[in-house]
Amino acid sequence: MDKRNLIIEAMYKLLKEDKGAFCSVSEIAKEAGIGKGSIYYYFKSKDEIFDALVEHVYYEKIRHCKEVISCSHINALEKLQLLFSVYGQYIIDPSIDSYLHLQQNAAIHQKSLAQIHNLLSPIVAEIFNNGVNENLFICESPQETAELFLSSFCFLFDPGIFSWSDNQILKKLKALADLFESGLSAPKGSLQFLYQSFQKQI
Amino acid sequence: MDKRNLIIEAMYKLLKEDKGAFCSVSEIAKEAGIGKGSIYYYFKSKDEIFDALVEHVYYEKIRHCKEVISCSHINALEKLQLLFSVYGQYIIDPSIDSYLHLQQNAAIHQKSLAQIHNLLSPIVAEIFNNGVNENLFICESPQETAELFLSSFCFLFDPGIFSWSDNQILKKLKALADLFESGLSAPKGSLQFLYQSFQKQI
DNA sequence: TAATCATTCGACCACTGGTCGAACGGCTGT
DNA sequence: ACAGCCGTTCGACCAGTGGTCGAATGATTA
Repeated sequence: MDKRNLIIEAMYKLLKEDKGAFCSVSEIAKEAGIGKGSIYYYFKSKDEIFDALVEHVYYEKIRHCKEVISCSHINALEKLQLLFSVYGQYIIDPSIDSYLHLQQNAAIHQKSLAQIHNLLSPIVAEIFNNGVNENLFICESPQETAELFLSSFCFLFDPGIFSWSDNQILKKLKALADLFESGLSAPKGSLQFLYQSFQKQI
Repeated sequence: MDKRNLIIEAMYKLLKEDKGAFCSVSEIAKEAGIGKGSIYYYFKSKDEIFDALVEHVYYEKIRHCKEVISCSHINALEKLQLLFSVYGQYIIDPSIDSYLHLQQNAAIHQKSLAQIHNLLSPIVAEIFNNGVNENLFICESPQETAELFLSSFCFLFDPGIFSWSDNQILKKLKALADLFESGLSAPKGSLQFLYQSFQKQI
């Protein structure tokens, strides 16, 4: 049995059970059924456990995103919509977020945001590129534009940084759709999906 | 003597002296020359001190921004350029940033970014609104669009989160200018100032 | 003078992330 | 069979944390 994974899974289980605030090293050890000292035989620090956890959790999700995006014979707009729905269901993990949004975990929160940004931006850039080839978009710098697009999700829409009401989020999503429809010269209304799914759910 | 300010100033002093790691409540009390218990007479929690500190630090700076923007008889594009230069020289204070970007100060860093965002977004929104009235821009939701604009500066361009090369920053600034020129239907090249000043300095 | 009440304090609390030396148990070489 | 080794396991222990509490102070009021 791989003890490293045992520890990671124990922490993940605690986070999934919304025990974010009580996810101390002692608790992780208890959950894993091992002594606290042993934790530090496999990891240098608690941060290192969480780093491994984030990598473990996001690796599969990003791989899945890439797969979803690359396999189908759909256009750039449909891909973007698909990625967006996968992002909402998959990437945003409430169990991890409860831990990340604790004040004391701001550093690792920031790191996670940067990681999500770095992992997703090439994928979004690729979609923008597809769109240009399909004459759906006009975009000189797909990579940079993708980064600007993702900055909103990583910062403005992060519930650990801001606490917007549903209505406020809706207005921001609409503005985002408008901005990028114009900015990418995309067909009018083609980015409506950014707020329509959210509009339904509230 | 206002004890609340005394406490805030004590904490601010510790942070400025790069004592971020030793900025415990006990240390703050010692620095302020009062008992630890008294801290909790004026603040509910350490977080609340953080909040007050961030507000205290940025209040004056934002007020100055507002003044600069409101007094002159210049159009929206010129105001935006003016704000942008003030932002670069004034809001981004390297001596403050150096401690904000320490790992241990990630929490206050995040709060500062949110605070800057919240304080600046109405100002930028007002400028966008001016632009609409002056037939320079087309913008349905100035407030939300301003927030999207500022998200980039607070997140993507924060040197504490990402370490881009000068060349990468230049490309991102160009993409930002392109995006918002199209997104706001602003005159072609009217947002060049976003990257031109940076281009000169490298 | 007595009573009230905001204010001040530091010993104290439960808890944290992290350390350490003792101990266990399965190898090896002799 | 024995000794020595070493990877592994453990929980008592450590310094330090944010936060609590009841006692003490001193000014104001009745």
